Amino acid sequence: MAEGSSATGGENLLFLTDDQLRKGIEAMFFAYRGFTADPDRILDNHDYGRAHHRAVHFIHRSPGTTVNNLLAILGVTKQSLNRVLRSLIGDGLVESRVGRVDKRERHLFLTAKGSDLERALSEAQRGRMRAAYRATGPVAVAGFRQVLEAMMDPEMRRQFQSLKDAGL
Amino acid sequence: MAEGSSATGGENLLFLTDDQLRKGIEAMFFAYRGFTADPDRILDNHDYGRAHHRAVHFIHRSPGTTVNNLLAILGVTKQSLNRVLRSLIGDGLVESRVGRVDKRERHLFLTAKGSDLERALSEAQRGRMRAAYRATGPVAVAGFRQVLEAMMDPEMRRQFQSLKDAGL
DNA sequence: TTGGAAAGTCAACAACACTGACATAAAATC
DNA sequence: GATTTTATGTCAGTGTTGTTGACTTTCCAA
Repeated sequence: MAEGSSATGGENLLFLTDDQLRKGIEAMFFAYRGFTADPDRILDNHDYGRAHHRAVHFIHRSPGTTVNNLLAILGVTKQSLNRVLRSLIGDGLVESRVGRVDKRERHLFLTAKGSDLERALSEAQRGRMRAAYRATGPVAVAGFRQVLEAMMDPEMRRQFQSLKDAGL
Repeated sequence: MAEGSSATGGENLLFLTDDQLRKGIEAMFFAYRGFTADPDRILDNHDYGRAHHRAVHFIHRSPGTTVNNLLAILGVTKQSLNRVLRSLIGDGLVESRVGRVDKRERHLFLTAKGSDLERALSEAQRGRMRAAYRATGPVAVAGFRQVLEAMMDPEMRRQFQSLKDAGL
């Protein structure tokens, strides 16, 4: 227990009041809007939406991933993802290769054009994140990351962990 | 790695690398899913969606608020909000009263039934938030809040600040 | 070899955002 | 008092993104 040191709790637990929790909830809501605002502006010019952004992000993140892998990460139905992939493949941003071992699988890769969009999107999003990180400093950032991880569903947390480790 | 961080600040700026920023971005994505998961489950049983949750939350938060105020907070069009309010009023969860000073305005209140739903939703959402706060402690929570605020658009931050202060 | 599971695709539908046009009533202004 | 602006509501149409259901192809195992 992080706060278990004081006898009855008292002032140390003020950060757990309903009022503080509500403020955290509202902060999460407003911050997520900011988080998506910059990529959304770019996507509008391309007739794409957030679903396309997410797909492009994770294909860039794990080139050669299968549709099924992507499904598990994104947490949507395969039909929903398929529509997005179809347009990305049709527009020449993503390449789908039939698996060599298992021909049922499709391995996904970004084309040069797809990488261009990915770069534009992630640079916009990183720009805001970098500004926020710089403004608040490494200690705040560590806390930010800890709380976010604690908020995830256990399954998501595992996937996040494995993605995190794979990138080192 | 990707950034020339070692030149100026050295190790102190490692939290600003593209790799760290990407992890923050992905953490934000997965955490937001967790953040909305519990209320979403409740809403499914009522044929309501996140838009209804948001409306109910902010009406509870600021009873008597006008449609225009709500519009500014939620950042959607009046047509979009109207669809949601119409169903909430029709189902007897929200009451709309004509303004006494300015009769053009409609002041919004939760009914007893609306308060019941609000309580169920916010208790579910607070439960997860409380667990995350408790698991990480007050220092992490302070950092979490700082970074979230820094990520908001300036307009949203101002609205968040005024909401925050009004609650004290 | 046959039957089931897995991977992916196509079709149809629902939720919720958007724009644009328009209506009404009340407040503000000239 | 007439005109304009503001606050709200409505109708129609569109786009993104989620859903379920039905289907094909491929793989594997009894």
